[in-house]
Amino acid sequence: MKLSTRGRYATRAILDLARHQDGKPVPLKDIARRQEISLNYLEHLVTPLITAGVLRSSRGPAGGIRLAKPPHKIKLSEVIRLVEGSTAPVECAVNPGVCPRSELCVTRQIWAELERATSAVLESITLKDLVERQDTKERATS
Amino acid sequence: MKLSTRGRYATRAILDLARHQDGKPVPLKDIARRQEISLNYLEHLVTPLITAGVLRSSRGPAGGIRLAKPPHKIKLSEVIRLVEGSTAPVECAVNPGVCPRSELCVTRQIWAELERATSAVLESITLKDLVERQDTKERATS
DNA sequence: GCTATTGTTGACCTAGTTAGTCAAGTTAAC
DNA sequence: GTTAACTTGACTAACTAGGTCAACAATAGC
Repeated sequence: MKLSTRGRYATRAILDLARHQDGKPVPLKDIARRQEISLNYLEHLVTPLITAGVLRSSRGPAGGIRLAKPPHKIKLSEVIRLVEGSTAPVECAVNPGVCPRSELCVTRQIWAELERATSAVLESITLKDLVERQDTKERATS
Repeated sequence: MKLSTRGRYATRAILDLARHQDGKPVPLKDIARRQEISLNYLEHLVTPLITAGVLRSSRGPAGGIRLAKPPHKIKLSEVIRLVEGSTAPVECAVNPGVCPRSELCVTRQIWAELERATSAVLESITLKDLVERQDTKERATS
């Protein structure tokens, strides 16, 4: 039940972006530096987010990425799914056809419940929530 | 957020065992055959369950494995955890010390929520529940 | 139009993990 | 003492994670 670095880095990156955008595009380089993620790797992580229309990019000097939608319309489930693929613990949970046993298989029910539980969490959290949590946390610490 | 074959096979195996036990030990060979799992591989999966006292084994002819506790006292979370290790999506979710950022990290909160959600599902299901679900399913199909 | 800066794309690589196999050993029923 | 079972550890092929690297495309500013 592991989440790979792709999902974790992408989440941190988009949270970083949300907090540092002020109208201008934010260069990947800056995000990479602040979040201590390899720039080369980060480039690959943002690609699917751009393709899917979560982010918008502009090239050249003063280029960078920015959010393509307001933070409250970006769900964490969307981000994770784009960089990691399905969040289902096993393929058959979401697509019974792949397994000949699926009709009689009781364990499949369980994996589907797991999928629902994790999806529910990720669907309920938006980028706006993340930003607010971060703000709260920083006020508490300072 | 994947579950590997270890957790899935172990779950199917112990469910198979629960349904076929009638006082006598059940040979691994039989479980392997019914569940279409390689015997050699299954042997490795049951080892941690035996060590942890979920199963008991006896060798020699007419040997095999049996449940060491009644089905309603065997939680799915226990089985999965024994064969897969922690169910946490990422180490820091359960052990903040591993990451220097953990104090300020908001994403860590989220991974911890995911861990709680999945744990809750797995903790709530016992082997007895699985057996009952299977019985229900078979009655419905026949 | 040149140049520096940024994103884009795809090839490549390495270490670790997954999902096993195989073989030698131990135990116990008959 | 033979045979049916579990036990243990070594081994391995294939895959995936987690990157790196290099060539390229676009564009702002001079």
